[in-house]
Amino acid sequence: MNKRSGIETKKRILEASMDVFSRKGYAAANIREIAKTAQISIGTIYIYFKNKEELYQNLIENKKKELTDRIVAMSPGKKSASEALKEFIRVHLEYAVRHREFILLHIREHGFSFGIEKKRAFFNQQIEIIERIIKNGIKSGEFRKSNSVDVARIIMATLRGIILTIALDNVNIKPEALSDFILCALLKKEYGKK
Amino acid sequence: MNKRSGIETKKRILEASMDVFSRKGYAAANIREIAKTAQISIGTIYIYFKNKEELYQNLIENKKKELTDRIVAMSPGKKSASEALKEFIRVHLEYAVRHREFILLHIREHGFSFGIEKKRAFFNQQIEIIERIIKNGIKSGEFRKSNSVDVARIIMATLRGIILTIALDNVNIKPEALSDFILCALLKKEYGKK
Amino acid sequence: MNKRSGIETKKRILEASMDVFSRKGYAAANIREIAKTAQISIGTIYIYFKNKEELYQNLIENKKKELTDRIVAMSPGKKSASEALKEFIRVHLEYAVRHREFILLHIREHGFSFGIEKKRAFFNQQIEIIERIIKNGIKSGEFRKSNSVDVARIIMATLRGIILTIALDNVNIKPEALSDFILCALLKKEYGKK
Amino acid sequence: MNKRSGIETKKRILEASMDVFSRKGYAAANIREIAKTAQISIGTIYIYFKNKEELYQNLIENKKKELTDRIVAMSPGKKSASEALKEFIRVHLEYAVRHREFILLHIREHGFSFGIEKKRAFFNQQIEIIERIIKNGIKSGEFRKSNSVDVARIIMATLRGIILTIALDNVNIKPEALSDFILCALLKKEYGKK
DNA sequence: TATGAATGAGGGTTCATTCAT
DNA sequence: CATGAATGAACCCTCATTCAT
Repeated sequence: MNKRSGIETKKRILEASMDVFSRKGYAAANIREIAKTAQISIGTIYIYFKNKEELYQNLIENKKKELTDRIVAMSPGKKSASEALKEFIRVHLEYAVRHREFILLHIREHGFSFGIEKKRAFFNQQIEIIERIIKNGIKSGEFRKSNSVDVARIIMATLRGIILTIALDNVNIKPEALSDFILCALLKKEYGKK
Repeated sequence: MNKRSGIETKKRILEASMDVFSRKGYAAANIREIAKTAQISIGTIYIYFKNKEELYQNLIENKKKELTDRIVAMSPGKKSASEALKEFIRVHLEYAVRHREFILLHIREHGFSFGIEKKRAFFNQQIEIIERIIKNGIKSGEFRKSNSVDVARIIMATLRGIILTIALDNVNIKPEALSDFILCALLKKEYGKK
Repeated sequence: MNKRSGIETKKRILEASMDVFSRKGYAAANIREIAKTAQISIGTIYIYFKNKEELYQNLIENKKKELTDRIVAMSPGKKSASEALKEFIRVHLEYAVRHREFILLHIREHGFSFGIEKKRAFFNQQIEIIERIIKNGIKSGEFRKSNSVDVARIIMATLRGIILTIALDNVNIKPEALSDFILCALLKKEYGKK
Repeated sequence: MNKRSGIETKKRILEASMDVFSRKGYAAANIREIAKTAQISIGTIYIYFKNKEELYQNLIENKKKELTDRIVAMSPGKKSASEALKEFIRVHLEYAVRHREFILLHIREHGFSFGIEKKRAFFNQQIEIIERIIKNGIKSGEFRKSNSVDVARIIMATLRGIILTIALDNVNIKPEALSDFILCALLKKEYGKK
């Protein structure tokens, strides 16, 4: 019955949950193991979270907010389209490396009863950001002409695939290699040697 | 009580399993529901499969073989590298559309206790196929020079992302659009208008 | 895994439930003990009853029906009011002796979330039966004049008290003694020596 | 944190307990709710009472004493047997109306692991009081001859039934109506019109 | 005294698996 | 082969009780 601050305890629970949920998935994860991992008792979890699902939801919302905040924080300044795209890619891949666990969990549980609509909204929002970058690039003559919606969708899917690969296979893919590949497909003139 | 051939019954079970496993995931799926969906009794499932895990494994192996067979069947004939890559992409995307359920299931349960190594082997094999195509393209002067391993890995990840997107969001992405995008990045001369 | 007929098993569960619920009350009763008493496994209970509450409800309904059927079966023939009242009392007391457990349980849990209205309806119906007997007795000159509603209510309460006493204290009260007492209060002329 | 006298706090706990125990029964009542109702913390309850059972016991004893004191306080003076019985009935019914909650609780939990013997002793004591009144009435020629033990038992059971009815159905039964009914059965000469 | 976060035994319930029919 | 009632380990969750503050 160690006395810890409530915030500390809640944080421990969330961390342990992340660990267990991402390893086992929602259904196979069990509260006993989360408690053990967090080195607290079972009952304590229920002081901070109403039940298993609410704990899970809380986790998801927390992490999603982190990513969203990062992307929103991307300075929209006077960068070229190439620079903007590179940064967009870099932020996403960095997030993937840092939040491998969460991504695994999220991919796994997508399609679950809760949160489908929100998820799609998130991706559509991301696609719009890419689309805007591409349109700017085309307008400024930096990128070759193309159907910006289709291309944005493909780039987002590519990013998703890379993130998935990083998360699942724990492989390291350099953001630059990906940027180079994508820019090759977008730039008007041949893309220079690195 | 119905008299059915053993093969027919086994097929019914596998189909029902696919349905239930892909909707609920491995852990949340339950045998009773599978039996109900297959319109057979619980006990019958245990005649054909030792237990839940073996049923699941069987399902996975079956479906994976289907894909592998398709790819192996791709005539390795005298196609140009571009043609070969286009066909590779087309086969994968077609498979994604046709086996949405399986992909969802597979993504979800990847990272499970069983089958990780096999999975990685499968992807590495695919990457090697792409790499060979790229190398051929470079040798024949069709593709620009590049680090074929890195590029192959990116293309495979891209494909994975597209497949994921198709499966999760039930979005339709035309193989040609993807091929165009990738070829833009690979071809020596500017890629022609569609 | 003895094979018993479903009906047999259900009966065993209901009997064990009666035993445990009436000894412990609804909240303190536990499924494990019921299963043990019925000499079946925990899971089996959930084959026959959705959950603890439904099991309890089933029990109550079953027993209540038994009493109601008995009373309805009382031949309304050409008896004097005294005879009718005597029989009414006798049926109730007999039921009390035979269903001690159920009465204990029912008294205990009355006022619970479920079934209050039905219960009151049942008692009001009983009161009406008594009232009719009294009215007949007064009309025929057998009973002295009185407010039949008030008296019926008192008689019903008395009966309830006797039943309670029988159930709680396991005391034997002879129906005749009670009938005599009540008839003393109702009859016009002095009630004869037994 | 509030500074209250210990006695005040204890009283608050007992009142809250009465409320919660009588609404939920012993097993379903919970300490957290009692603490909340009493507007004190959980821990404080354990300063004043060793545990849940002791709190419950204390409650019961307190209330029982109130009733006993009242009855003992009934002046045994030079009343006629009728008067004595009327007063006995009146005191009991008044108590029932004023302590509805307690009666509900008591009925509910009778038969519990603790206190059965004490309970029976209490009722036997009450029966003896009635018996004495009846004997006096017979001796003085006020009441007709009867088996005073049997009649006392019936009267006590009747009283119990009335109290139960008052408590459960929240019905109001006038003590006079009950006295009249009972006296009809006891008195030698016909009992006058109200 | 008073507090309320922490504990963990124990309750209700589910479900993969078995086996008599 | 086929059935589905029976089993019981293991799950999620509650709550009486403790104790550091």
